[in-house]
Amino acid sequence: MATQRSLSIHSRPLTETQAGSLADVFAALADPTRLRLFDLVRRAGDGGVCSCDLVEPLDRSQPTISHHLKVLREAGLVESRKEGTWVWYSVSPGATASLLAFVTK
Amino acid sequence: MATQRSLSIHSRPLTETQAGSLADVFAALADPTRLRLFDLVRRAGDGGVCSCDLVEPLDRSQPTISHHLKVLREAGLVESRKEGTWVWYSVSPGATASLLAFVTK
DNA sequence: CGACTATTTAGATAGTCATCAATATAACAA
DNA sequence: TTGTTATATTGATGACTATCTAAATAGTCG
Repeated sequence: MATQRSLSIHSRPLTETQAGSLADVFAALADPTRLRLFDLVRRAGDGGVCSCDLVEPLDRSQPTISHHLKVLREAGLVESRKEGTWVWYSVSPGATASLLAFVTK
Repeated sequence: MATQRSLSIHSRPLTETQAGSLADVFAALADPTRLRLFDLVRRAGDGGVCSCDLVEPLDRSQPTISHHLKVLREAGLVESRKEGTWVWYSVSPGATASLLAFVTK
């Protein structure tokens, strides 16, 4: 068997569709405020963190934080659970799996 | 010693500055065309790939490809070497180190 | 219900960006 | 030098986005 580049064995170049999906996840983390938000949610561990506790440390308005959390949620990076008037955020299982797969491949 | 969340032992929440730098790298990969570009460069291996061979497979104009390669270069993801009229691109050593560190931490 | 709190949605604005056509630069070749 | 090719830069345009204030929604408690 002839020598081959390792990648060629496993996959083909990214299609536009694949690249589009992956880019959406990268885009969700391509903003300083969202990165810090994701970092804070991750630090909170399994219990998660109340969205109300994310406004002050990031020094942005509450609607701005709400907007960024929505972006993170739609990217599949965090998930939310409503409890009374509060919303608790935690990291999605496998949140960064696609990123990790791309970066390490 | 009291139980602590694992992250707290190792680091503090991201500062705005740290988040800004990291976000720049994420942003470089937050575009489908650039992701495919980076993927193609990576597949080319050590020898790299001539920029002239990246225009056709991505179906974008030559100036657009040139622009995206510049973004990837400035993000530290790829590096270029001029050879006559051609420019060869290859993946920077440690290109994705900061991403990997963040994603796996 | 009415008052209060947490969150989301709407609308506006300023800034960024992906893309292209046209042009400029640079390297080579005859 | 003149022509040809590879790459970069410029300038324009349409789309997207981060942010805010204001308003709407929803849940809790007297």
